[in-house]
Amino acid sequence: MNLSGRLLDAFLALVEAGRFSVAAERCHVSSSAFSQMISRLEESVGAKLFDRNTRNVSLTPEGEAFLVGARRIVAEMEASMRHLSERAALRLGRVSVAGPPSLAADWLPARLAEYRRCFPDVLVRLHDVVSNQCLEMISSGEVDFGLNAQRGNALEYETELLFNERMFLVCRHDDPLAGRKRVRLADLKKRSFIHTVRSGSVWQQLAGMLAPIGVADSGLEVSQFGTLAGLIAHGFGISVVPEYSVQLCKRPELRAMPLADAQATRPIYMVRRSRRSLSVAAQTLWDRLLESRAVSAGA
Amino acid sequence: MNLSGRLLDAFLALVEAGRFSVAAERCHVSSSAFSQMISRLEESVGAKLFDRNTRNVSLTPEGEAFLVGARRIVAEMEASMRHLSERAALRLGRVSVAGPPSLAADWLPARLAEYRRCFPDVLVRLHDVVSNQCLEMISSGEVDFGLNAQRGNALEYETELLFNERMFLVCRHDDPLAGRKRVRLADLKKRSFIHTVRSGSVWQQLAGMLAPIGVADSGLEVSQFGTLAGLIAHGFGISVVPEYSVQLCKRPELRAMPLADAQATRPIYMVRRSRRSLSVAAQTLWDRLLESRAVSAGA
DNA sequence: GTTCTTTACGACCAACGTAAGCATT
DNA sequence: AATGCTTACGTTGGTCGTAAAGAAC
Repeated sequence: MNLSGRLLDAFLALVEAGRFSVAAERCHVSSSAFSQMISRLEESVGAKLFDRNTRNVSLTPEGEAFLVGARRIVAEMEASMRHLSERAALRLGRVSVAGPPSLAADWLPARLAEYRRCFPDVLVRLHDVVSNQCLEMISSGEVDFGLNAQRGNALEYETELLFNERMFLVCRHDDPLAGRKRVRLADLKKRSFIHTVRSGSVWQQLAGMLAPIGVADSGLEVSQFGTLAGLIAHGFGISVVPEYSVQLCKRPELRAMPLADAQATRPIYMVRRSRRSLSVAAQTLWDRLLESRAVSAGA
Repeated sequence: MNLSGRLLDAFLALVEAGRFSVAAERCHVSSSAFSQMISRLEESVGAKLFDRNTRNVSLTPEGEAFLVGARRIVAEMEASMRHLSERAALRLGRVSVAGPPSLAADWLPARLAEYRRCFPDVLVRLHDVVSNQCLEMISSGEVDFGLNAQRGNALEYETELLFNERMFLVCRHDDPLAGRKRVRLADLKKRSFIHTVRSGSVWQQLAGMLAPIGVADSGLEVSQFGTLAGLIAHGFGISVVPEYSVQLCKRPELRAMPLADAQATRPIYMVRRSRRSLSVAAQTLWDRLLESRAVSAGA
């Protein structure tokens, strides 16, 4: 059995037209070819489908029986093709992205909103997760891609640097450092330091930078930037947060200042599974985010 | 778009096998040809369906989307093919036959029962109707074919003589004719005659035979043979019925005798629409009935 | 005679297989 | 080096169109 869409179209055309010549024209083939197509179809289904007497063409009982199935088959074919082309045209689809809480608060939503304006029929999901979880979700396919400060295993993940995010000191307004024009990592020496959780990328980033300087460990470790802000406001110490997290720490009694050191940045990568295609919807979003690289936060 | 069953089979095989070489073997083609088939499919659906990296083959998001549709399409194809072949194998189907009440009582049921024994999954319907109605049902396609004493319009109907049915005199046991060895049409002269309804073929047949002889019209005209028997039993007159109707007139006080005249027969034809195929089930029954022609009631 | 389908036949394109190529492990 | 998908290329078979034949009215 080898039913082709072409043959089924011919079959339905002949049923509807009732004449070979008309149906042939509708299928854009010569009536000779059309006649052969019907013959082939009859041979491949193993039954005479039409009674034809030069003047009249009508379905045999077997043809009637086949008609229902043929209609269903071409309907399914058309539906499948339509579905695919609507996906391709971004009139259908779904994109899931994972990103760190800092970017998930403002930077990403702004760009996702713009994407949704362009392709309102594409479902967009955003997961705010810590770094390790982000890689897992990418690996498992739970999200199409993610934004992350770690690039993960080079064999498993494919990455593009999106931008380097500057790190900011956050302290009370009455902190000695609050009045300074320039703050450097070295200025944090011996200061009581509040960490974010170890699984997040911020901790992992800071650990390397602060170790040679020698800060005093406050013993506090929080996961939410809001909590961090509260602790700082109540005098438990100071902290360093990435640029896009500063917004989440805003309090009247706090101040945030960029660290002047060149190394006081963390990279944000776009990360996806290697050797795996993205859906059209996801690839489009990926490309748009990459484009925004140039115009977004610097150095 | 030109999806062929072959290409869809290849697609599903590759999804299941996960490797080109294995899937190719399962489809009985070289891996080269198989690779080309997948390429053609991807081109015709307008989307990359697989991510392939020499070692691993996996569906793209678009491939996943297409998979559901592809499964449905091949399932419908297989169902259609199976349906047709089951019809062809007479493991499925329906035959409707029309026949005169006389044959519908015994002769036809006997043969239909035998047919059902051979093909228990084929639905058999029998309509007992008068002659004109029989032709109408054939013409409209309400029945596949019919048994009838009239052949109908030669352009519209195709007929085969099934047999010639002898006509029987039915009278009371104390009727003068009841004791006779041989009864002839001429013996019915001036006898009170009970007719069957004019739309039936019996009336149409008898009218021609009785006119030259001159019977006395009883004024009675019945449609059921049971009624006819009752009237004769109560002395309203005599009648002539076809051989296979005699059974329906049986009463202790009645006698039935074949008419000796050669012309005292009526033909029974098998009638079908001309230029129209019968379903496999109907054609098979048609052939079987024709075969039984030789062994059934004679000239 | 006219109209419409089918058959005949030559041309062409598409699909297959063999074998070489290329990438990944 | 070995495995496995892809590309190259020659061959074959299937499909199409032109033209003639055949059937129905």
